[in-house]
Amino acid sequence: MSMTNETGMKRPFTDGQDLLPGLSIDPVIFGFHEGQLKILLLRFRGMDAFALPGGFVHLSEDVDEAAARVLYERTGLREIYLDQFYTFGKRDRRDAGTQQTLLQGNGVELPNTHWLLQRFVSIGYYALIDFTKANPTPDPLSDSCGWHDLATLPPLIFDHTAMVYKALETLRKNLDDKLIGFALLPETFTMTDLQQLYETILGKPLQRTNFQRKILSLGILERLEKKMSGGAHKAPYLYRFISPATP
Amino acid sequence: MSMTNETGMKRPFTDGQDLLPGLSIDPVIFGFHEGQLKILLLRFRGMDAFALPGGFVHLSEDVDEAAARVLYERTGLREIYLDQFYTFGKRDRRDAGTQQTLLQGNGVELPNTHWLLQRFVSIGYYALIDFTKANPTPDPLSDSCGWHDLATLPPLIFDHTAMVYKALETLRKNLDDKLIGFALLPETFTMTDLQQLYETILGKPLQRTNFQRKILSLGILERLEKKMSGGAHKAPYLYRFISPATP
DNA sequence: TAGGTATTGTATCTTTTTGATACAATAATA
DNA sequence: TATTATTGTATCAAAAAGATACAATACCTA
Repeated sequence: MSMTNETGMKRPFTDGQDLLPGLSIDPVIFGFHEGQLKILLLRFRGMDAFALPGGFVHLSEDVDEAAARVLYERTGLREIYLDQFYTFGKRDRRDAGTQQTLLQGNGVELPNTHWLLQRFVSIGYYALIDFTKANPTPDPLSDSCGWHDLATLPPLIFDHTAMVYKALETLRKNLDDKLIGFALLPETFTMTDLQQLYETILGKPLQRTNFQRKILSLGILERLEKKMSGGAHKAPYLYRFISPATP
Repeated sequence: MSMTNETGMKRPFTDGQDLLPGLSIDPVIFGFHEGQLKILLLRFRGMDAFALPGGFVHLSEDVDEAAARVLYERTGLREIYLDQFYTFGKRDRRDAGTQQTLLQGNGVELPNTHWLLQRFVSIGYYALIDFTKANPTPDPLSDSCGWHDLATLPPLIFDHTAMVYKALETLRKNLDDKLIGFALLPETFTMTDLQQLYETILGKPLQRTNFQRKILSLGILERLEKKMSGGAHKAPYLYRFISPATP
C-alpha cells in the first residue's frame, strides 16, 4: 500500500470515515515502450524511494471499482485490463520509519492513533495499458508519477518491490492462456512488435518463424494492410487483435 | 467471510479490538475420499445454508498465519498445503438478512454499529489435506462441521459458493505445475488412486497408460512394494511422493 | 491346485506439437 | 536497377501426446 489518497492537497488526510479501514489497493501498471516493460511509479515529496500508485477503498465502492478508479486517477484511462493478483498481509509490511519520513516530507505530523498509521493489508492489482495513451498524473503526496524500466527498478518503499515481481510472475503465467499481451500494444502492430513484447515479458528469446506460426494458428489476429516505410526491406503486415469471443 | 470466530462460546463476540477491522479469511478446505472431491463446511445454529469455516485476523499475526490457525482450529492439522487464491471485495457481498438470521440462530442481537455488522472484505485461501487425517471441529457458532461433496454442494451463505468455485479453478490451474495433488492423498497410493484424483479435479477422464507414463516421467514418485489383496488381478505398486527439491 | 479373470505395467505405433533451417518475396535505398 | 534487410511460408527433424496391443500377475473358484 502507499500513502496515496484521492482527496486533494487541501485535505491531504481525511478522517478516513468513508474508507474501508486498514485496507489499501496497490496497482502495478504495466506499459511497453521501445522494447522495455515499464511500470508507473510515484515519488513522494522529500523521499528517495519510489512507490506504487496506491489508494484506498471507499465504503460506497467494490474493491474492484476502487482499483479501476485509482488507475483512472493516475493514467486518465478507463476500460483497461485490470486484475487482482495477490493480497499482501504481513503484519510488519509497512515499516514505521518509512511512514514517518513520508509524512515529514509532506510537512504532516499525525498521532500514532491516526488511521493512516495503523496496520494495512493491501490488495495487489495489475493493469496492462497502451503506453502511448497514458497520461501519468502524480497524486497529492507525490511530486512525480512516471514510467520506470522493470529491468532497472529503483528502490521502492515497504513491500512494493515484492509486489511488482509477484505481478510480473502473474503476467507471465497468464500471457498465453488469457491472451492479455495485446493490451500492452497499440490498436495495430506488426508481428515483430508482438514478438518483442513476448520476449520481454517472458525474459527469453523466441524463434521468429515458429512464433508467427503459433500466434497465427490461434486465429485471434486480423491481418490488415502492410506497414510501409519501415525500412529498406519487405514490409510487414499490420495486425489487429480480435477477441476469441467475437469471431 | 463467515461469522466464525475463535473466542469460544462464553465470549461469542469480542469487542473486535484485537482484530483487523473489516477483514476476514475464508479457507476452502479440500479433501478426497472414495473418488469424490470434498470440502469442509460449517452449519450455523438455526440456519439452513452452510458456510466456509472462516475466521478473522489478529493484530499480532500475518494474514497467512491467521489462515493457518483457522485451518488448524477446524481440522487439527498443521503444516498443510495452504495458499491464497483471491480476495473478495464486493460492497454488498454480505446480505443483511443472512447476517440477522445467523445472529438470531445463536440468540444474539447486535446494534447495527457493531464491528461484526460492518462491511467485510474476505481473503480466500484453499487448503489440501489428507481426508483420513482431518478431525472436523465446529466453531462456537456452528452445530456441525463436516465434509460435503463438491459435486452436490448445498446452498452456501453470502458469496461462499463463488469462493468455492474460484478455489477449484485455482486448484485445477496449479495441479500440474505446482504438483499439489499429492497433498490430497495418503502417504502412499497407487497409480490408479492418483489418476482418479486427477480425473475428479479436472472433471474429465484420462487415458490410463499415458497418464502413468507422464507422471512417472516427472521423476517425483518413489516406487514402493506392491499392494497385495486388491482383488483377483495383478497387484499395483504403491508410490510415495518425493519433492522435486529433494532428489 | 490349476485355469480363468480383471487389472496392471510397458512397448509400440500414430498423430500432433514444437523446434530448426531453408528460401523466395519485397519495400526502400543507393 | 541492383542491393539489402527483413518478412512470410514451406519443409525438414525432434519431442510430446494420444491410441492400441499385449504380456504379466494376484487372486478367485472350480
